[in-house]
Amino acid sequence: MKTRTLLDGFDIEQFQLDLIGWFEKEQRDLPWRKDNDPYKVWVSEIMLQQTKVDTVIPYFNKFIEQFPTLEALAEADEEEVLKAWEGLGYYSRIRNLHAAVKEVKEQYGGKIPDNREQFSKLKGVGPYTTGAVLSIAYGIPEPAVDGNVMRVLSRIFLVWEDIAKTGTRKLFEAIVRQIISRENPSYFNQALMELGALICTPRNPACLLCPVQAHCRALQEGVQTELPVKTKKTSVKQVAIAAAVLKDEHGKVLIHKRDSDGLLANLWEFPNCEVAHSRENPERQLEKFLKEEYGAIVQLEKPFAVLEHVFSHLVWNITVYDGKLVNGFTETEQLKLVDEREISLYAFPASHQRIWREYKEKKTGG
DNA sequence: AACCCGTGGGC
DNA sequence: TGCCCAAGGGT
Repeated sequence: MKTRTLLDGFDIEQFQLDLIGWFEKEQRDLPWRKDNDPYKVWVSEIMLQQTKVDTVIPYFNKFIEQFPTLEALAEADEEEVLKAWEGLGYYSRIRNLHAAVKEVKEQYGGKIPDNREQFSKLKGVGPYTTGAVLSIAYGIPEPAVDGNVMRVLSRIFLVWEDIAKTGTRKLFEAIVRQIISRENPSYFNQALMELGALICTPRNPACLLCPVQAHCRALQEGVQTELPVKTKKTSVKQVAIAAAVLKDEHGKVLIHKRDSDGLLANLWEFPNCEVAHSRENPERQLEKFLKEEYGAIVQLEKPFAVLEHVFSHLVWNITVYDGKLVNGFTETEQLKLVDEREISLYAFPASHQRIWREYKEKKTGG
């Protein structure tokens, strides 16, 4: 007896022709598509993780201008590299990429590995990035399954598995291994993603414009808007933060470098702490924190801003105080007094860029 | 396997 | 406004 499979009745060759033909005609003109330099492909793939194309474009152009080659990035210092990533988010991406690029320079003579075994061992390189770089830069038929590909294929093959679950990706990789073009795996993978971005969108997919509509089982069944199945996450934790812009008698500003692990690792910030919902004033709690943690005696004034900053997994409710640095403290690599002009030299997360913007507006605005 | 890790835009 | 979304990886 024969087992029914997902691919029964599926015309693989025609699908490849329709998909790649559409991509050749309709693909967007993107800066990382000007050549297939493995370094540039790699950088673009890291930047594009969980990040929209429109957001990435200016970062990519500036990054490549600043670090045109793998060697240039490998030799750059950490602060400079982190500054280039400022505002992009998921900062472990750049820390891992920098480490990985150094590894390639030292262990592989600067040549990015062209096989799964070696390339996927590099820091920050997972199953998706491995397939993307190997197929796009080297023409190797490896699956590159991202959110787009899972959405597109779940509709084409009527897959009802929950794509929010970690293990589901493997199912789609198995499908791609069976249908990927051996002649042009680069365009095949890119076309699946491009289709997901332009036509087979999460809501209101443009099925009438779709180059592979004849192959789509979800469209045939009229259930394209019910796929993919994706369970939603629970609501995020709220955290109260008290922060301060502190100046000494010379008008210099106190900034602090965050820990090398965890949230916003290695980025600079204005001194702050989480405040508990206790009877003690937030000001008191912040003063105590600054004294105990930094040895800084401060005079806090009224808060000049209250900001909400939403992360993917938590929310900061930040009360920002104006303040004077009354007593000395020990300046270290992690704790610095800097001139206002020098603030722009340090990499701050978006939340603290907002704090500084509010502060400047308040000062210049009156 | 579930959770941590950013940000900005669309509806 | 609140929620969802985006070319994921590490632990």
